Amino acid sequence: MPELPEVETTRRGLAPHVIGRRIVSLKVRQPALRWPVPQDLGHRLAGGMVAGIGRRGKYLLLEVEGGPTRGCLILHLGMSGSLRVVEADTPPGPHDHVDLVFGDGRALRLRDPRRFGALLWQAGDGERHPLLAHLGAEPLSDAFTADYLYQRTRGRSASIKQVLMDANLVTGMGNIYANEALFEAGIDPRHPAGRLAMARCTRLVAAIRCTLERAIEAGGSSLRDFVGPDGSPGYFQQQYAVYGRAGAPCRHCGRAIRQIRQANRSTFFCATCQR
DNA sequence: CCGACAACCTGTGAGC
DNA sequence: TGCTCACAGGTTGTCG
Repeated sequence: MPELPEVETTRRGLAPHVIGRRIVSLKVRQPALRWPVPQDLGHRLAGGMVAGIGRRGKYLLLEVEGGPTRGCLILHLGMSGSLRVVEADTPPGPHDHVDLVFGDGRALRLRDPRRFGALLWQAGDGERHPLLAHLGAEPLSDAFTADYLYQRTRGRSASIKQVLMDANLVTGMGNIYANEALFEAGIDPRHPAGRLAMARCTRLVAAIRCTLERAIEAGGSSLRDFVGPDGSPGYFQQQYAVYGRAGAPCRHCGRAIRQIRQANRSTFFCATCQR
């Protein structure tokens, strides 16, 4: 489920409930996530305190201080992960794999049916972790400019849609928002990335920003509380322009939205509005 | 360096 | 109702 807007909404929703909390223990019911949960993770965390919660791309970064090691608990939600704050004695559901138990009797609970998510540790600065070290620009930061996009796409023959989903170029764009941003920019998803003119890079960068910011805003206002015994945080139902709308009329021109496959992922676009 | 593709897992909905 | 199949919002690793 989670692309950048959902992860950012999760970060903001959790912040007031985890920052400043003392960590008592880590309960791992299922260590087999995308990578095994490190065996010694509980020892590293116990006694520490959550000093902050950040985000890099789709990774959540819990900064931990005051324990045995100063470092960062790295969380990725994969395709199906979600986080909630529950009373620590709330009985876990079938896919509630990990609890980070706090001193106040609550716990941060990770649910992830498909187990594509991850829970990792990096001593010191979390962004030094090998999985994060080579990530591309944050799309909402000043580093993500038309010039950056233009330079980094030169020589790439792959389609612009595939390249937008390359986290080492720009982080956080998943299948949904790659589709949506390309529609917003009026660019054909099949267009070779390396042949995008500068003017189109400018439009695309603006469209990406706008699409993501709107989604974060929608998430912030419609997301249910992160604190409670059951249910998932209920990711917001966006009003998508193209994603999942094959055959439905384009909201601009009224012609049918097309669906194709690119790199084994579904692509949705309007062949009239996107060139 | 680049790109195509398989792999990791479970749930769900369509079609028979 | 129950079976099988395709597909799902992510990312890495391998191979050519």
